[in-house]
Amino acid sequence: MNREPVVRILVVDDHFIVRMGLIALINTEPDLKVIGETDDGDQAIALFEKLKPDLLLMDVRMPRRGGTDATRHIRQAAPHARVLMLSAFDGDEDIHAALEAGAHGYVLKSATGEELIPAIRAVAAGKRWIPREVATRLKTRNAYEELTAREIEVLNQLARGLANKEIADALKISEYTTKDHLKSILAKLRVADRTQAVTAALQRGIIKL
Amino acid sequence: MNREPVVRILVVDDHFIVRMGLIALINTEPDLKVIGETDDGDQAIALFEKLKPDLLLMDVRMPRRGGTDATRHIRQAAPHARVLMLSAFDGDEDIHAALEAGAHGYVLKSATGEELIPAIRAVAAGKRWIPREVATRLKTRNAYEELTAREIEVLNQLARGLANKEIADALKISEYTTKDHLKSILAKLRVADRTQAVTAALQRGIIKL
DNA sequence: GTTTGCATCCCTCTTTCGAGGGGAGAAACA
DNA sequence: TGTTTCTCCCCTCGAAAGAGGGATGCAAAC
Repeated sequence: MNREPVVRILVVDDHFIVRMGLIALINTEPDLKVIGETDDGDQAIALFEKLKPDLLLMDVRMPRRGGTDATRHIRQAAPHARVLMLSAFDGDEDIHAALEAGAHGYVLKSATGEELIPAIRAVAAGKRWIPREVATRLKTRNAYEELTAREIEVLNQLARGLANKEIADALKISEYTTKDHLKSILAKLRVADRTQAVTAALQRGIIKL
Repeated sequence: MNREPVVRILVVDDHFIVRMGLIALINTEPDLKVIGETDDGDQAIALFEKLKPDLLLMDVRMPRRGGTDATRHIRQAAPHARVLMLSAFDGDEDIHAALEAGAHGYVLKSATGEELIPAIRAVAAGKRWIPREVATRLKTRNAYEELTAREIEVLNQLARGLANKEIADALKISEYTTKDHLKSILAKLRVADRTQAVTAALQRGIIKL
């Protein structure tokens, strides 16, 4: 009989090597056990239903369905589900989206075992877990205004290097409107021109290349 | 007595989890063995001297001394050293630089065990190993002209969102000259404007954010 | 039921970009 | 020796970009 109940973990990451690392790391702990793995958000949802793990350790960015989306889906169907997000990037947008989607913790892939294992235990125990350096930045982040859906559309076209006129055609709006959205984007991101807007958006994870 | 001699491997990656994954994966193969690991290019050089591994499995991008630089250094001191590069990105510039520095193979971090293990065996056996999709792109890459050192400097300022005048001040050249470099950059990258130049350069790994 | 935010469109004006020319000095290379 | 390449400078000109205004419809929030 187990005095300390074993935490049953489902590992989701599109990188095979990272999954191997997580499994190797977790299975050295007697109270933690990986009971399943997959490289895909959709399969994560299916496996969650089937295996009913105590904790989901999931990558934020994956091809097909991303971790954020899968988390939202799973937590809607099973509000008791506990999710620890894993990410290679510390772009604010990713973190914010992950927490908003219902993740209980966030750990960077650069984390060592000494950082990851406590995070797993904490989230499994029902606590929240945000690295200090991430938490402090999330506060300053609130200083930045949210971009609207339309503005993000424009931003994506911007990143493709389109001119205002081309963006206007692509979005079927007038060039004036495009410029208006651009003005809002520059103001909200607090940058001076379109190139800075693109790099700033990339750094914050608002858009991806 | 070993009929098949064991390949002794030194693993270098700044991500603890990735190192764990690589070690777990490699040590399941009877003819492969990890004899050392580190998260840093400088230590990789030191450990290489000390352990004299048969093969270096090294990440391209690392803080402090990167994998490319460490490879160049090690291969100069020990031309017999065999290096398999590992990278999260498939930006052409990284790959090209890695091979130019003397790496014998290149594998993406998205690789599965079925891809990575043969690559290790091949490189250890003295062969080259470049994934097919990477190899084909390297050929087309030659279609693009190399940027000069000065042009890359300008490109970096461009990515910071500086205006031509600001770049001119930063590099202590005239705005005319800045514009000339920009013209060359646009021509060589075959793009229409500065924003496209930045995204194209990021994608090809010429610059980093 | 009024306000607030979003998206849309319009206009003017100044600055910046980028294209297209020209040329000069230095180093590397054949 | 000539040739190429890189770096640097200069000029013009038309097209974008970005700042500054004003305006409308519409939906959600208060």
